Amino acid sequence: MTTNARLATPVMAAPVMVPDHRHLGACAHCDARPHSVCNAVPAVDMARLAAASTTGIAQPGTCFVEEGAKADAFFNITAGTARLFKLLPDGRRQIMGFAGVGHFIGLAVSSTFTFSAEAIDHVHYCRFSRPRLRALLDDFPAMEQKLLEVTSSELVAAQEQMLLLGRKTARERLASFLIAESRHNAGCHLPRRQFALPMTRGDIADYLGLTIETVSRTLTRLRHEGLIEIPSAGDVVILDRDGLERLAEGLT
Amino acid sequence: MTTNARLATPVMAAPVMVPDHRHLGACAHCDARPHSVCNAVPAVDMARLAAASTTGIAQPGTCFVEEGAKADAFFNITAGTARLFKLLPDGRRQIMGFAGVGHFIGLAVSSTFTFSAEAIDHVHYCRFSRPRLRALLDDFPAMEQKLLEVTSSELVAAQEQMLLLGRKTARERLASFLIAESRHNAGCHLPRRQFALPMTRGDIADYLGLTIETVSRTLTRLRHEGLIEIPSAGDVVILDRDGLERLAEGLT
DNA sequence: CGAGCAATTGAGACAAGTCAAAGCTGGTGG
DNA sequence: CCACCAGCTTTGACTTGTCTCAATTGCTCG
Repeated sequence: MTTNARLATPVMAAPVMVPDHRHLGACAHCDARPHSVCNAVPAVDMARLAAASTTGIAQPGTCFVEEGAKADAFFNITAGTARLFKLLPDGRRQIMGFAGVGHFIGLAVSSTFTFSAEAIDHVHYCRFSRPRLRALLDDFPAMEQKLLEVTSSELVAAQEQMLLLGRKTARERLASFLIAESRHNAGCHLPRRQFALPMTRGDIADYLGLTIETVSRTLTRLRHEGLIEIPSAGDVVILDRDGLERLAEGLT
Repeated sequence: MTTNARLATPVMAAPVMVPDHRHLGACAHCDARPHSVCNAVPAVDMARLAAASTTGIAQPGTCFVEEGAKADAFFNITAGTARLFKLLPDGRRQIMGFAGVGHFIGLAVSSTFTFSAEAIDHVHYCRFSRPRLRALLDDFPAMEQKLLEVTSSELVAAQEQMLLLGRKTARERLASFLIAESRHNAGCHLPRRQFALPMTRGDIADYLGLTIETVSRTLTRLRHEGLIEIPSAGDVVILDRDGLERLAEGLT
């Protein structure tokens, strides 16, 4: 039995709500716009978009979406990073992913959220009530199309993670994770040789279906094998990308 | 290392293609229609729908979608069941799910399929070429909306499976699986007490991230504990639904 | 400088995997 | 109609990768 007693009991956020009606052009300068479904709305209709949403900030460690709660709104992250996770009653946690700038959360057919979202650092978000989002989607089919694309991509990523969780060894999981992180946020650039891991070992463990100890041990082993370097706990350098990629695919 | 040497090397199907242009009303009588995204197309436009697709049959054990192949078409299953899976180079297999009547396959943003689909029994399907589907979706926004709903639901299911694969024990996985199967195909009825498992132990194992032996042993254990009965390898009776559900959620 | 938390490392336990040997079952052909 | 084969399933004995428990180290911040 894998009981993670270390779980932080999720604290519900007391969000700072800022109605955006004063600055109808807010969306036009949004940092998230280029990475978000919002860019499916033409520039002319920015005011319409801004009017449909309110913004808020979730403090580090607070949940702004809770599994099981009424799914009455959708969130678009404009700054910061959140962990998305599900819990078992005894505290075992599975992290579904990390949501960064531009990530859309809460697209549920069901009436309740199926996972929780907790701010890692200060998370800024836009909040769309369900009826308002529905109205937007009806008016801008391009946005619905974009949303379908994004959701499909997430499904593909989820299936890749299912392969990882169901069939890969601890070494392979870490290799896959590091390769993915090295590409993450690299934008149109090449995957990076060095990069930061903003999450804790506990987060990595709960994302990869392992324990903290196994994550730590496995990273040390990859280091001893000369595949990576770890300047500090939060930073990684990839020394042998080919080797790491082969490992991630299950070869050797 | 979890090497599944038992893998059947996927055989590419030699599909029986039947252009449907002679019977423009085919879609109106389709068994899959009530369960499929196609029902978003109004009855008046059935001919349009039928013209956009061709039908085919995949023989048991053949793949009609192959991971890595060009994703030039979408499939809608009208009869039979297929397993959707990903493979690692050494043969380890993870089944993403079982696709039955009405299931839509191949909605990829990427240009290649990200998993394979193999017929378990005789699978009848409708095939839509990519451009034709795009045209349909543009003409019938309701279909795109329906597709988004379906994709969202699949994402929710995939995340539930990630929790199972990452954090549940073998007993909990089997309990979750049996509960899910008992609801499956029950339609609007109550979950069934007795039901068939159309897939092999190997399929169940590869779906739950376990081995055949563990699946078998765990089922016998659940039987000895009085939670289930197994009249034959392909049939299950749930004796203690509450107990099984509690187990599936990780309690006890 | 020391409290508090995250990360590492070690030793031993255990759940699930591996290897191997029987049972079952359903289909085929003599 | 039955013997036989082939594939699936079950069961047993043993191995092992990962988890658990526990101690230590390292880092950050008041």
